[in-house]
Amino acid sequence: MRADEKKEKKQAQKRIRQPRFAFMTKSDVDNLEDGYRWRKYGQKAVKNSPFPRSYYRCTNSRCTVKKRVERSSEDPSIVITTYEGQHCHQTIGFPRGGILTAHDPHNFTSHHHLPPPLPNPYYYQELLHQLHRDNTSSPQLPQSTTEARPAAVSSINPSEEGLLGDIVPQTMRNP
DNA sequence: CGCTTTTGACCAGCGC
DNA sequence: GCGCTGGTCAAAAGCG
Repeated sequence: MRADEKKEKKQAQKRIRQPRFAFMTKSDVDNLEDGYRWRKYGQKAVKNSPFPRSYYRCTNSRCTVKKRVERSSEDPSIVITTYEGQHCHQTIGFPRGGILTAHDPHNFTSHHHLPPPLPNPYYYQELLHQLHRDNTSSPQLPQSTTEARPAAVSSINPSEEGLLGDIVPQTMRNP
């Protein structure tokens, strides 16, 4: 049982590299609503960071998308969100009902204390869109595991482009 | 009632 | 050969 499942993971990890998108967002809460529902399935502390890392998984039908949230080692106010995989379903199950327009930070502040310096919770979607249209050459990202994030952290620019420093257009291409 | 969350333990791969 | 880390799973409890 476990072996089978582990095997699957092994294959995915050993055979093909899953597309990874790392986002650096300045926020105090890790529960950034990006339009999807995430279920926390584990938490472990990494050696490179004094803070533990949180593992989230999409609670959708067959969405095998995984999301890992980690705090900056030197900037606890910075949250590094890494998305793994691609969503095969639209942004559904949103209690707010405002998926098209996310220009209203009021919506998010209504539930939690979200700081204003937040660019766009739905940025993930935009990024995915960009990734989709720009998947020609695949420049191997130097990202090793939890390191290789120098300039990014150094410059906490509110510029979305700045956050866009990690893209792996491996073209997983869903069926 | 359903869903979510939390912790512990286990395993696998890799390095030296 | 051994150790280490990272990652995931499992179960249980609590809450709305």
